Amino acid sequence: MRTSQYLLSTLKETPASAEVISHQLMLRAGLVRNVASGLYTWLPTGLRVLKKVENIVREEMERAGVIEISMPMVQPADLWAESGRIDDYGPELLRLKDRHNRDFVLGPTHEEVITKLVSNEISSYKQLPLNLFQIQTKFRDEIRPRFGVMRSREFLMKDAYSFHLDDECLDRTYKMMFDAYCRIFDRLGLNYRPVLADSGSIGGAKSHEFHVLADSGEDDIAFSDASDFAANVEKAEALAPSGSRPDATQALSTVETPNVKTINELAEFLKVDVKTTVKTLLVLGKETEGQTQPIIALVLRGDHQINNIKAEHLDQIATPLTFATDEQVVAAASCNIGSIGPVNLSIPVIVDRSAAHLSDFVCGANSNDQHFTGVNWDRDCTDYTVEDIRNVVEGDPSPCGQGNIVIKRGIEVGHIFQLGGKYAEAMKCGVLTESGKNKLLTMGCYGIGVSRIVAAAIEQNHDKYGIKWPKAIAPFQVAIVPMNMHKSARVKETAQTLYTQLQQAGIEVIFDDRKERPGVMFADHELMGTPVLLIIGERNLDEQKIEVKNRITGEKSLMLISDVMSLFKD
RNA sequence: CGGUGAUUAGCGCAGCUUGGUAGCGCACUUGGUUUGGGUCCAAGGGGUCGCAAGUUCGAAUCUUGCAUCACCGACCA
Repeated sequence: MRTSQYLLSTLKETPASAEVISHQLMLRAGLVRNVASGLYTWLPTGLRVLKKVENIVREEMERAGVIEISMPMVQPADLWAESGRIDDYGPELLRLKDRHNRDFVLGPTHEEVITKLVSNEISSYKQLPLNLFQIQTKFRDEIRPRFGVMRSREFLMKDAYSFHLDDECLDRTYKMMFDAYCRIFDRLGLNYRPVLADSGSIGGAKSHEFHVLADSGEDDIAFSDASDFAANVEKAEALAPSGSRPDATQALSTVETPNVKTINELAEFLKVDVKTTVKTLLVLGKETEGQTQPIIALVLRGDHQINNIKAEHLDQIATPLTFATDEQVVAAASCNIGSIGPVNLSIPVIVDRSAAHLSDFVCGANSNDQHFTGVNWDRDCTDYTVEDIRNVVEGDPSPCGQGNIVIKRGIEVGHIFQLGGKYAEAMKCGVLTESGKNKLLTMGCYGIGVSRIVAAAIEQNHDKYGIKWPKAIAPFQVAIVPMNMHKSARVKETAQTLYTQLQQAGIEVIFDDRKERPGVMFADHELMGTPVLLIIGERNLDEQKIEVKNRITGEKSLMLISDVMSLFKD
C-alpha cells in the first residue's frame, strides 16, 4: 500500500472526548472515528487490525471444530418473548417495529435464534454434539458507552453455541473451548487471565471470563497471592470470618447522633472503627402474586460494600437489585435513611457473613438521629438469616483456601458459559435418544469481544510515540520510509524495488511515498505502530545498506539491501 | 436515571464578565525555503458561533427552553 493512495488520517492533537489511552491512540492513529455515542466507523488501518483479530479467532474456532454460520442482527421480538428475556434483558435491548408494526429487537446476543434453528434442524442424538459460531455485529444500548470501542453500543463479537445430550458432553466441549480461547489470546500476544465469573443475564451454571489485565479495565478481578485462583469480584466468595463470634460484653444503649447520615460520619462522630459498625440497606423483595412488594433489609459491616450480583441471586430479593424509595424506607423502618438498623425491624433481615460475626457493634436505631451501641446478634436481634452478600476486599482470605485476595483491573474480552437447559427448555429444543424418547438438550455459549480486543491490545502495548502492535495484529508488518525520495533517484529506486519485492512475497507493506519531511513520516508510522521500519537514505546507499528499526524494542541496525527480505522469512 | 461541565473552522482552544456582526495554534491550498525526527517565510480558502424562541436599534455574548457530547455517580442507610 502506498500512503499516497491510502487514507492515513493521523492526528497530531488528541481529541478532547477521548479519555483512555487506547481511545486516544485509536483516534490519533486513524483507526476509528466517532459517529454518535457508542457508534464508530472503522477506517482502513483500524479495519485491518479488526480483520486480523477476527481471522485469528476464526482460525482457532475452525481448528477446534466449530462451524461458522451467520444469523441476522434484527430478530423478532417473539423469540425473546419465548425465552422470557424480552422482560429480563432490560433497556439494553433495543426494540423496534417494522412497517407492519411488528416487534423486533436488535440482537445483543443470539441464544434465541440459534436455539430455534437447532430445534428445527436437529432431530436425532446422532447429530450431536453440535457447535456453531458466528462473527457478527451486535448492538447493546449501553447505559453509558465510553472508552471508544472498549464499551461501544455497536461492536463486533464472536459468539459460539454448543448443543449436547448431557452435561458431561457439555463439560468436555466447555474445556475444549477454554483451551481454544487460551490459544487465541496467546496468539494475539496479550497478557490475559481466565477468571471465574458470574453468568449474568445469559443464565446458566459454570462460567469463566477472559480478562486482559490493564488499569483502565472496568472489572475488578480477585486473585489469590498464593495460588492461581482468579475470579471476578462479582463472583468471588467472601468467606465467613474464622473462629466463633466473640461474646457480648456491652449492654445495648441508645446514643443521639444528630445529623449523622453516612457510615463514615457515624464512625467519626462516635470515635469508633468503621469495622465495628453495620449499615442496613433496604431493598425491594421479590413480588408474590396479590401481595404488595416486600422490603428486605440487608446488613453489611460498615466498611464493606454490597455485591449486587450475590444479592440478586437470593430468592427473596428482586432482580435487578433496587433500593427502597425514601417513602418506603420511612414506612418500613419508621425513620429516614441514615438511622436504619436491624434491631426490632419488622421486615426480613439478611446479614452478611462478616457483619454476622461482629459483637458489641453499632447500628441505626430506626429512629431519626439515633443509633445503638453495644448491639449483639441473637440477644438484641434474633430473626435474621446469614448470607454472603458483599464484595471481597484486598486482604480477605482467598476462597480457594490458600493465600489472600489481591485485586487488579481487567478488561473482559472473552466469556464462556455452561448454559444448561435454560434455552432448550424455553424453546423446546430436543432430540430423539437411542431409546426413541425425546430429550431436551443442554447448551454452552462462548463469546469473544473482537472489537474490544483491539482497544485492549493498545492498552497493553503503547508508548509515548503511539501504538506498539503485537506482530499478529499489526495493520502492516513493515513500513518503507524513504528520506527525500523526490530528490534522490537511487533512494526512489531502492524504495520501489523493496516495495515490489515485499509485495510479491505477500508481506503487508506500507510505502510512504508522500513528499513529507522525515520527521513527519517517522511520527506517523510510530503512531500507527508498524513493527518494522525500513529507512532508506542517501547516507547508507553507498554501502548498499538501509536502516532497519524495530518499533517494539527501538533497536536500529544497518543491513545490506540484499539481506532485507530474509527478515520476513518465517 | 441523577449530578456536573461542555458545545465557536477538520482538530485543540480564546472571545462572553462590560452586546457593536469572530479570532489564535495545528491541519488544508498556492509559491518559495528546508531536508535523517513533527522546517521556516509569505499569500490564501474554510465558521448556520449546537438548535429554537425571547430581550435589544443590534446577540457568539443577556434570558428561557430543547438537543447533543463528555465526565462523575447510581454503595445511601
